[in-house]
Order: sequence, then C-alpha cells, then structure tokens
Amino acid sequence: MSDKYDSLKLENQLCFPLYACSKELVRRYKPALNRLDLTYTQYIAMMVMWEHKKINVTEIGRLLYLDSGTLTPVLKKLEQKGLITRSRCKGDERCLDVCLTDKGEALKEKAVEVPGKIAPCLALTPEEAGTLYSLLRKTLAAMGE
Amino acid sequence: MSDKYDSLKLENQLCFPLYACSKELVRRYKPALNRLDLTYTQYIAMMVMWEHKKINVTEIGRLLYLDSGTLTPVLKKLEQKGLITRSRCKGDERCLDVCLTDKGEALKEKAVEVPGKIAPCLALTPEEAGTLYSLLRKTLAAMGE
DNA sequence: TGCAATTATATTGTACACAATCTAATTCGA
DNA sequence: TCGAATTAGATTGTGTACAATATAATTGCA
Repeated sequence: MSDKYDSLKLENQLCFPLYACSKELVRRYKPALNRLDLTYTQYIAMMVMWEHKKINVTEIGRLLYLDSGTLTPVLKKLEQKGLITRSRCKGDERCLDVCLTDKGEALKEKAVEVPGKIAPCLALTPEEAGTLYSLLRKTLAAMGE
Repeated sequence: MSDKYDSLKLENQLCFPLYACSKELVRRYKPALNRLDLTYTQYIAMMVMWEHKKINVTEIGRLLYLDSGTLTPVLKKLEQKGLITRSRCKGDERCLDVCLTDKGEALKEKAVEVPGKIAPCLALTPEEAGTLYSLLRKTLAAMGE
C-alpha cells in the first residue's frame, strides 16, 4: 500500500501543518489586534519594545527572526503611529535606536487582554501546550545551529 | 517576579514560536526547491496535484488553508511553467479544473528527494516529531471548528 | 419561471517576508 | 594610517497571504 512517493503526501509532512497552523492562528489574532490598530507583525515588534524599551534593529531581528527588509517598513509604520521613535545611535551612526514612547507604553494596557482571547482557540491542555512549546523551541534552536 | 504583563512576553507565547518555526523551516526548503524551480507555496500546491491529478481551486484551498486570492496567481504561475492546466469545468462554468500535466508528473521524480533533505533540520526524534505532528493537527482541527 | 441567494473564481489593495543589492559608518590589519 | 573588510540599515523586486469586493454561473424557491 505504500510507495516511494509517500513522503510527498501532505499528511506525511511535518512542515505543512506547522505552516498552516501558524497562518490560521495568526488569523485568529486579527479581531483582537484590530482593536489595537496593529497587525500581527507590528504586535510582536511591540512585544519586543514593551520588554526592552530601547533596542536596535538588528537585535529586534534576532529576537523575531526577521531581517531589516521586513523590519524597516514595520518600524516606520509604528513610528508614524507614535508608538516608537527611530533615531541614529550617538557613537555609531550605522545603528538605529528604536525607543518606546509613552503612547507605545500606554498601548500595553490594552494589549494585556489579547493573549487571553487567543488561548481558547488552541483547544490544548496546559500540558499539551507546554509540550508543543518545548518541541517548537527545540526545533528553532536546532535550526539556529 | 511576575506581573500582569508576563503574558505579553515573547517567551510566554505559543503563537510566536509557531510563527517563527514555520518561517525558518520554510526557509530551509529553499535550496532544495530552487533546484525544482518552485517556491514553497508552489511546492505544496504541486503536492496536492501529485495526489489528486485533477481537482478544483476550492478543494485545493480547503486542503492548503488558502483562498482564491492566494491560489489564483500561484496556479497561473504553475500553468506558465507547464506543470498544470487550468480550464473551466464542463457542466459548471464557475469551476476551474486544475489538471496535472505530464511535465508536472515528471517533476515528482525530482521532488521525491526533497523531504529527506529537510528532516535532518528538525533535530527531533521520531517520537517527538510524531507528538509535534499530532498536536499541530489537533490544533488545526480545533480552529476549523 | 423568474429573480434572489448562493457558489466559484478573480481582482484589488495592504502588509509582510526575504534574497540581493546598496550606502554609509566603523573596524581591522599590513 | 589608510584602504580593505565588515557591519547596520535601507532599498528593490518577487512572491505570497488575506480581507473586501467584483463577476459570472448556478440553484432554489415563491
């Protein structure tokens, strides 16, 4: 019943459910994020800002697995909204300091409610969620070499 | 040590490692897929075609969790490459029959080697990979209602 | 039977995502 | 110390994703 093409079936691939699950879950964030006027990418960038207050683009990229080609327009958008400031570092003009503004800090109050709205979508027990988290982090670490 | 903002830390979110892991793993496919002149999205569309030979757009979308706005340009590209044909169904002109061509079928021979090149990236035991797969499929099913 | 609702796909507009390339600033080594 | 190599971001081009809308074909029901 099996042949040499079995590995090419969607049901036998691990990457595909990962890809689909990620996309579907991000889509579930949209209603909650619309109320903050943020996209998912802007939201994870703000999560970095809420934790770090001040950080440069390369570091944000390292934390989010994104490069400057993606981050530059995202950060410019967040700057337009008044949530962050962007300015060249004193001492090394190549660097860009990204800083959280008061308005950005204030948005955190509304954002606190987001994770609680997403959790029910998962339908996993806390143990399962923990296992899933560990396996994903292990895989991410392995891919980072 | 914990406060009400803990849920907003990247390390406490399940969606983020899912999103990052998916992106990084898709990136690992690129060298292998470049040799087939396929992107990842084109590759999973071809996986559907290799299994089904003939299928319509809505069905492909249901299998891949993609809508016509994404699939239409992808399928047109695959048609340009001569891997599939697109033609209106006889009997229901709204539908589009997507059919695998001989050239598309032939590409399967080269594609067979792709999954084996990706597996080592994961660094998971077969049991762990199985667990991850099950948890992702369970979550996908739950999100499909 | 005729027209309102539904269905299948396509189009438009916005926002990533990333490879490749570019520019400017900094560092490092002969 | 000066020019090559490196580094940090920005830009460009291609290809998704998806919401919203459009269009055309089909269905269903009053």
